[in-house]
Amino acid sequence: MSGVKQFKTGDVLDRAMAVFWRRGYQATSIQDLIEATGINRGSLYATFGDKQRLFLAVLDHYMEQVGKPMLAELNEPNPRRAIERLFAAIIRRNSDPAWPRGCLATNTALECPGAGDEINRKIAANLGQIESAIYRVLRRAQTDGSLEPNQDARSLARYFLGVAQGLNVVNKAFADPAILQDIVETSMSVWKAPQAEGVKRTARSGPTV
Amino acid sequence: MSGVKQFKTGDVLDRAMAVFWRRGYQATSIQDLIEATGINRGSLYATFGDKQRLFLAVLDHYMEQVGKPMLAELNEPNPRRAIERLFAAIIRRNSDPAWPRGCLATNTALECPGAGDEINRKIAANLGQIESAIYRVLRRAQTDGSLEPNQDARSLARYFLGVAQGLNVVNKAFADPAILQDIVETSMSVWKAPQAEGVKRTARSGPTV
DNA sequence: ATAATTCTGGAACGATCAGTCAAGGAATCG
DNA sequence: CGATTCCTTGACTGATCGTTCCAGAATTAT
Repeated sequence: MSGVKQFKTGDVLDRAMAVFWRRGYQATSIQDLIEATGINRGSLYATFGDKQRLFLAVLDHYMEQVGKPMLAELNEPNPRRAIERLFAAIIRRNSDPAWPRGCLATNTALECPGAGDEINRKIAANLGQIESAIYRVLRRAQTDGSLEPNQDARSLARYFLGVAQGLNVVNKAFADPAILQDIVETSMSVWKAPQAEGVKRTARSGPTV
Repeated sequence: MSGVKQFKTGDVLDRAMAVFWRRGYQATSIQDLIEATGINRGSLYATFGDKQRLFLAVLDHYMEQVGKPMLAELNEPNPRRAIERLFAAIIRRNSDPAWPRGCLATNTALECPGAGDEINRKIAANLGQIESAIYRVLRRAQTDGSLEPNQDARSLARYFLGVAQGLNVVNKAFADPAILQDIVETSMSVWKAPQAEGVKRTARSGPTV
């Protein structure tokens, strides 16, 4: 049977992603991928090239299918809630039994140079994009007056990026969403709203509550 | 040549640790270990058992040689400075060209189940010990009055653990101590000292500067 | 219908994997 | 000095690794 492709590239990438995600780059064999995707050895090589090329394609697929929707949480108009929603999405994903725990990119980043330079470059670029996306939200927060302008937005963006990565690590050891929630809530307390002197939100001052 | 052992176990563990650390568990072959340690295949198996057993021994060695000195930084009397010194030690080691970047335990934790249950259990236990050590420092801080007693010490300990792990991840992608320093400084701002009402430190109040 | 095209399936490649084992040599003990 | 004990050595095993390749079948174009 042949003459026309028997599979959709997206489906194959979906399944290959699941395998790489669950077992890691090194530990995943071509045989694993063949069995998981259902396509043949020859087709796999003809379509994607060697293992590293396939993995690069999987990484792109991951960032598109998994990373992009998470970053989309940052579109939430309220900047602080945007960050919170990003964290919530990370926790949700880490707790979703339908997918492996942790982040494929984070896992790969720590899997040492074994993966190859091109892979590590792509992952570093991805982390950079996340930091930039967070940074833009923070700047927005500073201009709209919900974040203290004196706080260094770049440092803060790096910090939130670090916390997000830490979540992925901690979750690998302790598969407990409550722990992640603790970490997130604590981490958000670095967020300082401007002094309430020229505050615009409510005319009345005095103790809230 | 033989009859008596030709090598010191500690030396072998040192070198095996370096290889595992640099390349990861899966990517390290027995052949790599033989070449790095200088001892023979048979001796290696006779002394340490199989690859997983050897790695478990390496992990113990790592926690003793690397982890313990870092946790010792927490003995600093001033609790807040104790945490800061732990972070400083992490940054220092991540920037020391003499050793691979990142943390062997963290790397392994993310290398997926490929390593085996016993390994993952040991790493989870290690993370738990770190959290506990941090927790004790925070409790000490609350009793000596340098940390707001209302802050949940357990959550805070988990948080600092998460930040520490995040450092190891971020450093893999961006080998820049300044970035890690940014993250640490920002993360410390969650530390809230008690209200200065019944303050004991200085009798005089008024603006410090 | 015939030719050209394209994908599939599986055999096969050399290399490398983790792990085993028997032979041999040096130190120790009597 | 002889027997014993222990370690070292390197060849070896079967399995699996990533990768290549080709014959065959099904589709498309002519």
